[in-house]
Amino acid sequence: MAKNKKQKVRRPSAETPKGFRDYFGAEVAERSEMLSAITEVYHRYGFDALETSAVETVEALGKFLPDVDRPNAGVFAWQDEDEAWMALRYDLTAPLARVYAQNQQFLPTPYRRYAVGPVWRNEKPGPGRYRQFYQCDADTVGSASPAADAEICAMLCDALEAAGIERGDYLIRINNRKVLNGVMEVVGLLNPDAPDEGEEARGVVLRAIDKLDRLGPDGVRALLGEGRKDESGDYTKGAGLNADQTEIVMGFVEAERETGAATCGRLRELVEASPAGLEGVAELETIAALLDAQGYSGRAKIDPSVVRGLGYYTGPVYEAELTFEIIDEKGQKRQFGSVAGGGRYDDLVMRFTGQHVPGTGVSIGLDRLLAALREKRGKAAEQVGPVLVTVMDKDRLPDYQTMVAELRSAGIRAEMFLGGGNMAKQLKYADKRSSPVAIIEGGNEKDAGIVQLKDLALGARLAAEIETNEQWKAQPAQIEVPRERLVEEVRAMIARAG
RNA sequence: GCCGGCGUAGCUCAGUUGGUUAGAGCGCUUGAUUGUGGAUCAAGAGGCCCCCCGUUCGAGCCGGGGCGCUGGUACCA
Repeated sequence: MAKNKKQKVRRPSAETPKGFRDYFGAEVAERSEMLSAITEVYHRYGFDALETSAVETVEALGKFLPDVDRPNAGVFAWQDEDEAWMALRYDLTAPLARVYAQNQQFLPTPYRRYAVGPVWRNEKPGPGRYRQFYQCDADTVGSASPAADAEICAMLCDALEAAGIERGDYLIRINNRKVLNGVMEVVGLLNPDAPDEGEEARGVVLRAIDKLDRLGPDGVRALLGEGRKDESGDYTKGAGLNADQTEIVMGFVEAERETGAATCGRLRELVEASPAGLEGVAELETIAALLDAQGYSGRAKIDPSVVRGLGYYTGPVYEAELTFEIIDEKGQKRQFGSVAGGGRYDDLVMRFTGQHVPGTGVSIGLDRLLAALREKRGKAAEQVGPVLVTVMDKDRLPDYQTMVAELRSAGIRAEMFLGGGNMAKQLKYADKRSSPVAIIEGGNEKDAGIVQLKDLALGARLAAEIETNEQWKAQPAQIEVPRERLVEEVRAMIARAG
C-alpha cells in the first residue's frame, strides 16, 4: 500500500533570501562599468585602492555588539569556534579605521584611499532597500584641513559625471556640524563645558532637520516641538522645544540665501554667540572658496538643512542629490534624492590608538545610483548574445568547435550548441539568447564547402510583418557563404544588424 | 518597533450563498514540422488552497490564534 501513496517530500522553495537579490548578466556588467568609471576618478585624484575582508571582529566594528546593545540590530554576526564574535562589515569606513590604526607606521599621512564592495546590514528591507548593497568610498585620513573636504566634494562631482550623471542633474549640498552645534548652543541644548549633556535631545533635533525635504517645514516644526503623528498612525515623539527655540532652529534650517557668501553671512549672525559655530562658518567659507577656485561653484552649494543622520560626523558634511525627476511605479513624479554622502569624522581611529586622527570621506551608494541612471535613460539597450553554431551531425562536433574557435579568436562572441535537440530547438535557444546569427552546416553544406548563416535579428524584425507560416518559411533572412569566408561574413551580418 | 493590505500551480491571478475529482493565462515538456526561430493547434507535467485549532454532514471560502510576504512609518553606524 505504500506504493500508491507517493511519498511526498517537502521541496525547498527556490527563493532569494529576504532582503537579498540576484544580479544577471547585463546588470553585473553595468555595475562593474560604473565602478571602474568612479574608481578611475578616485585614482586620478591620488587615492590608493584598499580591499579589506568582508568580515571584521565585532570589537573592531565597535558599538553595535549583538545581544548587548540591541539584539540582532544592524549587523550579521556570529560566534566563532573560540567564542569570539565576528560580523559582516556594515560599511567601508569602520574597516578603514581599523586598517589605518593597524598599519599607521607603514601608511603615509595623510592617507588617501578608496574602497568598493558589498556591505551588509541586518535590518528590515524596504522598496529599493536591500540587506546587501554596494558602496564606493573615498576617504582622507590624517588631514584636518578643509581643503581635504573641498577636494572630496570636487572629486564626488567628477565621479558622478564619470558614472553618467550629467552636470546639472546633481547637486552637492554642504553643511557643517560645528554650525549645527553652534545653533544647539544658542538654543540651550548644548553646553560646551559639558558636551555629553542633552545628547539625546540633540539627536532628535538633528533627525527632525534631516526630514525637511520629506515632511516640509511644518512637519519639522512638529518634530522639534511636541511630536508628530503620520498618516499610518505612528506617533513620533518630538524634541520638546518651546516656540522660541523651534523658531531659532527653523531660522537656521531656512538660512539659505541666493549666494554662498550671503548664506554664510546669515549663519554667522545666527551662531554669533558660539565660537565653535563661527569656526564652522569659517570652514564653510574656505570650502566654498576652494571649490570656486577649481570651477565647481555651480555644482556644490552651502545648504544648512543637510544633517547626515547623527553618527560620528564632527565637521563639514555633504550630500549628493539628484535633481531630475523620475516617474515611479505608481506613475507619480518624484525626486530621486540622495545618492552619496559623507563628511568629517575626527574620532574614528581614536578607539584603536587613543590618538586624535582627523578624517573625511564620502560614500556613493552604487545601487541607488544605478537605479537612478536606469530610470533616467530608460531600459538599457538589449544585450546581444553570442553567435550560435548549431549541431547538425553529432559526429562532427570537432568541425563545429573549429568554427567557434575561429570566431572567438576573431573577437566574436560565439558558442556551439551544447544541449540536446533538433534544429527547431536549437534555434529557439538562439532566439532566447538574443543571438545575432546562427550557423548551420549539415552534410550537404559540408560537401559543397559552404555554411548557412541565419540572420536572426533580421528574421525577428521580419516576423512582425508576417501573417502566415508559409511567409515565415519563405523569409530571406538566411544566406549561403563559402566556409573559408565564415568569419568575415558573420562579422558583416552582425554589423548589418547593429 | 508601530499601523494597514495580502497569502490558491514556477509566475500573474480567478474561485459564486460553504457542496463531488480546485481553474485560467503566461512559462515549461512533447507533437503537428525526422534540416530552420514567430504565430496557430493538440496533448502533458506541475497544488500541504501558508500553518494550527474551532464551527459544520461537509471548509480554499466562516471564526480564533500563529507565521510569512508586502506598503507606510520609526530606527539606520
